[in-house]
Amino acid sequence: MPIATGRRLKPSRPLRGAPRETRQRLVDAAALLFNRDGYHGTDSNEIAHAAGYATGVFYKHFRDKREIFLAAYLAWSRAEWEEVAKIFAGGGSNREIARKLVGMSIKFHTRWRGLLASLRELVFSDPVVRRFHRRQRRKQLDHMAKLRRQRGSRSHRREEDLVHLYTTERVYDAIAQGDLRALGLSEKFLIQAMVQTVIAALN
Amino acid sequence: MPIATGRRLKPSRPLRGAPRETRQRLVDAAALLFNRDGYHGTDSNEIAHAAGYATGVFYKHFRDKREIFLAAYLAWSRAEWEEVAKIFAGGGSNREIARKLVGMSIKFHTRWRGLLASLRELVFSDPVVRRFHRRQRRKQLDHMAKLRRQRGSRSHRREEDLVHLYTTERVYDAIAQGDLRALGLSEKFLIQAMVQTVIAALN
Amino acid sequence: MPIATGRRLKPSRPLRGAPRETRQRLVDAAALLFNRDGYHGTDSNEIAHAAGYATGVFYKHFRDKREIFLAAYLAWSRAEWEEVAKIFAGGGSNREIARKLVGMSIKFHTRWRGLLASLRELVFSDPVVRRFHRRQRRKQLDHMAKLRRQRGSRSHRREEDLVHLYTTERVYDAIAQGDLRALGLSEKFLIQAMVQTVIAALN
Amino acid sequence: MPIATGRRLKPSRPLRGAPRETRQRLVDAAALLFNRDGYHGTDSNEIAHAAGYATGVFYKHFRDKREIFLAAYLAWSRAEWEEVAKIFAGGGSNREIARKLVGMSIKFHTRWRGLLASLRELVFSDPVVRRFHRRQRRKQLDHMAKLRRQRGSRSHRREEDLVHLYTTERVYDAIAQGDLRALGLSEKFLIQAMVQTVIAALN
DNA sequence: CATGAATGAGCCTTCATTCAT
DNA sequence: AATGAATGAAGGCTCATTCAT
Repeated sequence: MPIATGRRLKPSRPLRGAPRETRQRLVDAAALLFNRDGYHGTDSNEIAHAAGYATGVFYKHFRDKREIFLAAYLAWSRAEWEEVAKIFAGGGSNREIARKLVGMSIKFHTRWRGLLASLRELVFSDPVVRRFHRRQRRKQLDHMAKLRRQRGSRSHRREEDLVHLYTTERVYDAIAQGDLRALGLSEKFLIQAMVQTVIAALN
Repeated sequence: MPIATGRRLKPSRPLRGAPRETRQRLVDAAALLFNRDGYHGTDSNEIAHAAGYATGVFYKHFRDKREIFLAAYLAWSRAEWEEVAKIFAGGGSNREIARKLVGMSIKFHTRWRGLLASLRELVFSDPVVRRFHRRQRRKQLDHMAKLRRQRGSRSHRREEDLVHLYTTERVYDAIAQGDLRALGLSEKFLIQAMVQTVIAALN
Repeated sequence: MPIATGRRLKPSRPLRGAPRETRQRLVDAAALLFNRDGYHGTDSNEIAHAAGYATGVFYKHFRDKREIFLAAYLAWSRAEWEEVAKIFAGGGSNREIARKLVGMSIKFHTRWRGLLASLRELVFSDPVVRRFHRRQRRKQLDHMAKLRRQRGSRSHRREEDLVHLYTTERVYDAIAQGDLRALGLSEKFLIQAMVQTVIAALN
Repeated sequence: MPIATGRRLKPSRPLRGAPRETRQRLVDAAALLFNRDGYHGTDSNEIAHAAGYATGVFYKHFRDKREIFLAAYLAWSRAEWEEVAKIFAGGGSNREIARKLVGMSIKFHTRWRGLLASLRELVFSDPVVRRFHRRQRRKQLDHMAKLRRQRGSRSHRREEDLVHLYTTERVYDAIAQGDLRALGLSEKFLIQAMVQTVIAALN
């Protein structure tokens, strides 16, 4: 998930580069647009333009809009795992790790709240996205189990982990979308609660 | 991207009747369609048609597609509250009530999973829906506090209740969308977990 | 096949009429455009505009471009049969009828040479058009047999009739497209030859 | 609108070789593709690719898609003349020659029915193709006259020959496209009829 | 109150052609 | 001579919304 946040998307005139780079630029631009305007609010021509290309490139790299959406989601997903890995690599007590994980996740969910909102909708409306998402979920559960094993924690039921993921993700989404503030409630409280939840998941 | 539940929607009976009834028929038809095909997958002309009317009526009763969506959501929301009220009125131990609540909620979420999925997306992409949804959320939290007061339970922080709602809703959605089965995990386990969670919220 | 020949197509502002009439106007406009620019050279939006409507109407009456093409072809086909019927109804010797038939056909083929050229191509490239065309061909052969029976002529093999149709149509197409003139040959000669051929088919 | 004959076209071998050979490979590949998918159904990028080259070569050898089409048509045309020449060189009675000619033509028309269908359409829609085609027609008529002269047959009017060509070509196209079978009629009968027609043309 | 024909902006996608390497 | 990434005009089709009847 490179590329800065910015309002306007600058056509940085790449032109005639390696396909890999072009593809990457398209995915980056798409991620930003999907995140800002939602899947249905994003015009596939605009994606190419935002990446600095003409209309046509898009379809040289992706079969359709859905495909680039999945690519953007995958990139997001991988970036998050990397962050998780970094945090675990950094060591520390369970509480310290939990704090870092919650902080990072909230940042991620805030930064990419639009992308995630579109994902949630497509998971319902599009069978292909649904399948893709489930595959990711499975990997995520495997990943959690593995991390815990590496830290010598007790093993959990996969179902417990799933509830954990649902809870934290949902809360992060809420924080990301500013619900707490809008409802006049304390974000800090929820964050604390999530830290506790994560600590429990780490044990 | 048609999705799920119903078969064909039969034009019930038009009737040149009271505006209230016409409106109600439109909302009912819209709810079914939004639920089956998603918000974006529903053709606004089809709504009136499914209700047994011609295209035009629609805009005599609703400013636009969003407005009828909100009406459908509101109806859903009210129906759920009524069910909750009934369960509490039925009396019983906290465990019994919790079981009934979880059972009912899962049925509701399963029946209306499409409508809810669209809601989640619109809450992100449409500021008006977002505001509406937050208002409902506030009422829901008030409602919870009130019910607990009536049962003489200890008072909770509103934030706790919110986390509770997020968790249970997310899990119900997952069950409704068949994620558990798809991941080869036990629905029963999650249901049990939710019963525990609800019991805790009732104390 | 009403509507006059003219270069420019005037949007004659019909608006809000009976669907039948709208459909007819669309078919008429489409016939003219297909005839002038060919199937691939005709923009489906332009069809509606040429008929005096906005883009959308088109798809209220036809599933796609192919469907309106078939409608235009069918109209053409029927119009030709009517002319044939008129000529036979007019009575006269075989020679007189043959002359009239050839004259009429050449006019028809000249007037609609573009439509026919597109038809020939679509019959190859589009299975649906192919099937449609074969069905028409069958009817045409039935029609020929019937007309001959009514005149008390001897019966012919269906294959003979088919060769007759192929020959005459091909020659009419050539005349319509101005091949004779371009090749410096005599149209009159071919017309005479076709009259002989038709007389033979009438016996 | 893919249509007919071949399976996949394998990139034979690129080679950085003589322009003549490259050009020939392109024409061959184009002929196959036009024949299979029609002129409009053939992607010009795919032509080069099917010949084992990259996109760009195409426009080093041909001004545009039409030009390579004409080259493919010309190749086809020459190949047919060669076959005709061979048959005449083989000697035999008029009947024998006629049989061979009809058999060969049907094979040719069947093998290349897609290419021919596209030709017929382009002759209408594209003035350049039309002119080219007329030039070929003139040569064909000259050729016929010459062959007959060589055999010492009586001379015919050019118009007669033209009708002959129109008739036979049209019938061969029909057989090639499977119309006879589709209409439940006898191909053999038509073939016999064409043999008679050719014999008449040879006298 | 109800009808349903008509609107038209907008979106996704294709493909002939160009040109920097 | 060959590559293949990039171009961008164009075209088919959808659908929320309007309005004459």
